[in-house]
Amino acid sequence: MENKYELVERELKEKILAGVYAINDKLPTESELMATYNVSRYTVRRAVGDLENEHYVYRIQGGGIFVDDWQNVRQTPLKSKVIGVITTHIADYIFPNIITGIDRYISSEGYSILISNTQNNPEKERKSIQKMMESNLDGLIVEPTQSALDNPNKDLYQQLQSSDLPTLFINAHYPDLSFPYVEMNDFEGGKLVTEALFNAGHHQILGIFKIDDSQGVHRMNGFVKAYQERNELALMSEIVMYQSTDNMHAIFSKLEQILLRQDRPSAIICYNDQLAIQVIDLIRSLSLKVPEDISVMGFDNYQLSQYISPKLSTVEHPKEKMGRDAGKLMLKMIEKKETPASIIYSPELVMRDSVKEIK
Amino acid sequence: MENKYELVERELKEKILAGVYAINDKLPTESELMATYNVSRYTVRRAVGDLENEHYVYRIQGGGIFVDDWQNVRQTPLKSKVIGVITTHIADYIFPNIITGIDRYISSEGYSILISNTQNNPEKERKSIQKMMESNLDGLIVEPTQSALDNPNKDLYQQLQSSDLPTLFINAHYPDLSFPYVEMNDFEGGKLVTEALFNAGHHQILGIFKIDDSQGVHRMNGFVKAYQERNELALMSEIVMYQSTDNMHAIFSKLEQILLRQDRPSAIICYNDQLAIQVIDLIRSLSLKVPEDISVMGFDNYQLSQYISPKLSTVEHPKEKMGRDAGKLMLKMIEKKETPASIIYSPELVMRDSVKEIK
DNA sequence: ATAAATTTGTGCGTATGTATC
DNA sequence: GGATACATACGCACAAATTTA
Repeated sequence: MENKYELVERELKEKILAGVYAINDKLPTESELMATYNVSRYTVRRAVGDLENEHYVYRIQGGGIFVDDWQNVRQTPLKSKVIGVITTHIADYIFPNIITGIDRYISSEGYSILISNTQNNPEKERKSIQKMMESNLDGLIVEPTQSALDNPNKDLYQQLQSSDLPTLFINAHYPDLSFPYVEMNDFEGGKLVTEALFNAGHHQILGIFKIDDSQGVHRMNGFVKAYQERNELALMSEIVMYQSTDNMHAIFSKLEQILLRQDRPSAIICYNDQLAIQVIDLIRSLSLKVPEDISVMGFDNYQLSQYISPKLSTVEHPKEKMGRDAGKLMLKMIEKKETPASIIYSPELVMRDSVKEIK
Repeated sequence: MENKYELVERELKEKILAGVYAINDKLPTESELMATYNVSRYTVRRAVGDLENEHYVYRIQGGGIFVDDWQNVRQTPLKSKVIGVITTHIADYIFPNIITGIDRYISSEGYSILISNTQNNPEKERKSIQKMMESNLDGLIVEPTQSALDNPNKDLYQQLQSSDLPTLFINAHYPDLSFPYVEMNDFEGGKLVTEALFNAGHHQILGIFKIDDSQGVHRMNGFVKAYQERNELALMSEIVMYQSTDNMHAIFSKLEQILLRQDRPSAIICYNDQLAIQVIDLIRSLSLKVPEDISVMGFDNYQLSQYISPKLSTVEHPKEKMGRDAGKLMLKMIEKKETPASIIYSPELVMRDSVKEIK
């Protein structure tokens, strides 16, 4: 059976929730409530005291009982205005720029970033997702880990999908999940770079691609596609594939063998600028020159790329803009509760000094 | 004046906190408490009821009053295993490395980072601190904004000091706050760089220092100190000071005037590597050469510094290690509830190619 | 196993203190 | 200053759950 104070409490709460009493409205005095419900002062005070603890009302001595800002107060512990961001790395390569972009947009709207990185390790990704799911977030932005492989955390992502936590992907996405995403058109990028080298007179090109993330796979597919469209050259292409877990030494020694061949390729397309910088170092160590002996291209227009010598030719990656756009989409998802369309950037060449024209 | 129920409440709470009553121990009955404190049943029930709301005790009808598992229960909703990090920038310069260092240590202990940047703007710093204070953090790591100026957010920092949120500073600290900190010995750094240039035969040195953060001021003071110890050279020193809010154009045109003088300095010490890189660009644009015409040194051993040409001579900044150490101290503060000693790193020179020996 | 005693929960009436209007 | 309204505090009665005899 419902106690008397529970009855009074329930009735008052219902009136507040229904809007009979708006925020900061004055409720009846204790004496009036005693009369209305025909209960003692103790009962009224007990009921109102409970409501006060639950932040439905506040009391002012000598003033009265008033409706608290229960909509906000109650939601503060839930809606923390925090957006989770899971990336493979925090500080390496182009990730700081992306994170800055996200921060720049969402912080102007009062949101903050809860950050976690996976170091491209699916187990750490799992922990990161679990942590994020427990963290009362308003939204979650994920750069997928090893996006080209079968992801062992799909169960968690599916949980996310059926929850109402707005989630979106950047840089890549898992194809069998339906979250919106913001990414480069890496297939076109791979094609564009290859065609640029064709146009510079290169026919024998080596592509080195990381194939455990989908960016690498798409870039490689673009490379292949470009050769397919120039069928007469196809035999001259060459591909080295690797995964993040591979020992880079092995890859470089394989590469070394290729570079020391008589019929070595005249150009190398690298999975990204970070790799390209290492490859240029390797080429130098073999007493070969870039671009005189071998041309090199990368992807992502990493900040360092314009400081090394020769300045690296590459493909633009919007980085900070991508972050801002992801932030924008995220706030749309949070505030308008709509599922926005994904954004895909078209690639643009950034030609500098690492490619030689040959005839 | 303390009310009766407050007195009873306080005494009971103190006994619980002191361990007089352990978890699940039975407290005296209401009747016994009435006798002990010579108060009415209402007063006892009020006091115990409050303690129940605060999760210090639980009551079983007919059974008695028992000590709740207040250590865990109180902390579970609070302890989110999140550490707030406020920096001036997220992705620029050496900050990604510091943040990575923090993350690397604390994430292995299951903590995450809630990040917020101030862009060196005290108003944004204020918002960041407020956001952090509302965010149920376990700890807070702050890189102070404009640490050499009078900070308008001192009230908030004082609130933090009197709260029990573990807080520590990195890179610099506000001198009148007693939080522990992790930072470089920038005074010694400034002295070291200046003396290194003395040793390379440079007597006429220009120092360019940002003076709204304490790092810049300390580096400048070290520069001054080195000249003081070589009194005969003091007249040949020259200093340009600026603040983050200053227009860099104005500073560079001032610098240009100095560089075009007949008796221009033979070396420039720059507030940090970022500035040094810009200064080298400026020197080049005046058709002067580094280090042949002018030697340049910076601070912080920014990653880019070894890629530009000439490779920049600078002072080591532990960056990632600083982050890891800050994380370590923070977890000590959180878990052992002790206030650890601050860490101050001694400076070390990183000599590369931007300084010429002259005789 | 049952009854009695104990202990907390609910509820009322009253008195006094203190802040607000 | 006076009226009003919430805050503190005491005493009492009975209900409900637990413990103990």
